[in-house]
Amino acid sequence: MKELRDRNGLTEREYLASYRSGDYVKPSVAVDMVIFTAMEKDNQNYRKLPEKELKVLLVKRGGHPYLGAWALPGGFAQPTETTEQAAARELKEETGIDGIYLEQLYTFSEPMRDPRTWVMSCSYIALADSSKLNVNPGDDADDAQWFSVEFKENSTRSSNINGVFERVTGYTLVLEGKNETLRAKVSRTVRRSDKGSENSFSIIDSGNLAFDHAMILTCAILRLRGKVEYTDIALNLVPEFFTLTQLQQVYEIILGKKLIKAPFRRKYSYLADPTDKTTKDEGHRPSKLFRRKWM
Amino acid sequence: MKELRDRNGLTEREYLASYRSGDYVKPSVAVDMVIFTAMEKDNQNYRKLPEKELKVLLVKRGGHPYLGAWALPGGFAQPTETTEQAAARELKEETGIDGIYLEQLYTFSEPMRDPRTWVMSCSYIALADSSKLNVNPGDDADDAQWFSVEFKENSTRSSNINGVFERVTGYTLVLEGKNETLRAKVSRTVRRSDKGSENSFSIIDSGNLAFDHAMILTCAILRLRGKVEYTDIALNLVPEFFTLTQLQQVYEIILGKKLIKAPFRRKYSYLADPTDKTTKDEGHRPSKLFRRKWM
DNA sequence: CTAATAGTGTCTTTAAGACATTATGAA
DNA sequence: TTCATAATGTCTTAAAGACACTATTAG
Repeated sequence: MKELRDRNGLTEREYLASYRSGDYVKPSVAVDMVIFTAMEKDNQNYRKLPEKELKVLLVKRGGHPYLGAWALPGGFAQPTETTEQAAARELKEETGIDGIYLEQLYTFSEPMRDPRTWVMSCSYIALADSSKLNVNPGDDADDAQWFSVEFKENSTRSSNINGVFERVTGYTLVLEGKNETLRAKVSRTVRRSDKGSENSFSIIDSGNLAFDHAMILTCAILRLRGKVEYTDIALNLVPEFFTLTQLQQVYEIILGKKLIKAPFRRKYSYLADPTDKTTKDEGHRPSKLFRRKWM
Repeated sequence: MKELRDRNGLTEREYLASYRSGDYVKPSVAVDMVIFTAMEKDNQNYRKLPEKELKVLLVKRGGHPYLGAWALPGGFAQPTETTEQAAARELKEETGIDGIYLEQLYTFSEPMRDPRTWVMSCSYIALADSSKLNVNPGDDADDAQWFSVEFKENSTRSSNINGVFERVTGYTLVLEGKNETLRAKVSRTVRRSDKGSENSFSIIDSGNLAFDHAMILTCAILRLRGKVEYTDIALNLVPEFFTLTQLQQVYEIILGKKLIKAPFRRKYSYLADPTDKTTKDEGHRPSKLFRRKWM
């Protein structure tokens, strides 16, 4: 088994010793992160619960290309680590955030997505409860800021001509930072015929987001919306001890709609273990605190 | 806007003109495909419907490394195309298959996954109804063969010590080719603590599958199982005109279990439009033929 | 007491699971 | 006529949607 020889008469050991990389053009592989958190707005009324908002972390580009535009935090993959490890490392370096949930999103590979050279982006979703965050930007970023996320599906158009079915869905993204509001538009096209199938995003208006990051962000929100209904992913956006109402708020900001309390609890309370702690000092009936149920 | 200058006083145009790539090590990016089809077994009894099997296409490695082992078909991404286009191109070149459903699966980036050098694999799932297939291997493959797929989840073990929750699930893969049976074992580990979350596959026994392809294949089957229940992905494994029983068989081989007819039809017939065609010459009552409903 | 949320009960509607029954065509 | 599948009906069980009602706290 060890002594198999290839067409040139080489064993595997000999082949590897003589192997030289670098005769082909290779891409750079960037790792970009869509870091979401659920942040509470300031509260005005001592009785009322604070509202939550979905936030995403963007960094201001400090160099070309897209100088001055807002970008997802990220960096380049290195040969000693997986892309996931690279994401964790960059997260730590660029923002100081450590030890949070990471999930690979998609690899974007449009050849012209970076004007410098051939750069693929292996993108990740990162989720953190806002108590873990003390963002201190360093390195490549002039500025890092949490933007609130408003996401809307605003139109769908289907056609079916000559056996080619096409559906185009438009999405609007409104990101509100401290002093700036970014508005991006992205569309998603599904095209099918008996000669294949195609599913692609395209940017209608980047809204001052760098590269194809409006697309990556759209993709991330759609993923989050999809997975929140059938996984425990939402628990990553809630502190260690949380109330079911807080969990419901997280579902609401991800799905972009209000949910009804009783059925929400019936459906999702299986994710949580009751503890004997309760909230207090809230001007209304205290609430039982739960924690993640390990499953 | 056009005349922003960076810290070195360069405009974007000047920066791009002076930009030189190649000062960092870059990975090669392979595109590997898990090509599934639903194939009918030979029929013995003229009255009975043929049974279906899930098959995957593997090619025998004609060179080092893993000479003689079986591998997923694939190739290297090129700078003029997206990875999806690369997948479609390789599919055509290596197997002659054209115009079928492609979906990005995952990017595998374990630094040592290829003994030659740093190679990431951007993997794709391809689905084709068996009527579209006339596989003629070329190029890099001594042989290409359809292997039947049997996939079992065979054990799950959970622990929760010192605030670190861990769940390990074992999977067995049995791939039966013309003269060979490959048996691989893969495990999936989910590990979580307040200091982060990790989700990784590892190969226990590669079963003579090259590289980390046992892992990629496992990942592909899990994806397929997950998506079949809430998308129309199964329609890609059925011919243009199909009976609801054929569609049910596709669900059964993907999920690895029998389904009950009436509830299956209630749940999934919304995917299909009835036509006025029927099957015939089958030794029993003819069946209405359906086609994909465009949605 | 009041204003707010917590937590639960219940009625309705919808979907899933499990079978059973009738329909139909080729040999 | 027979065998095997097609197609649908129905009973049961479980879950989702909608809303109402009671409980409990800080001020």
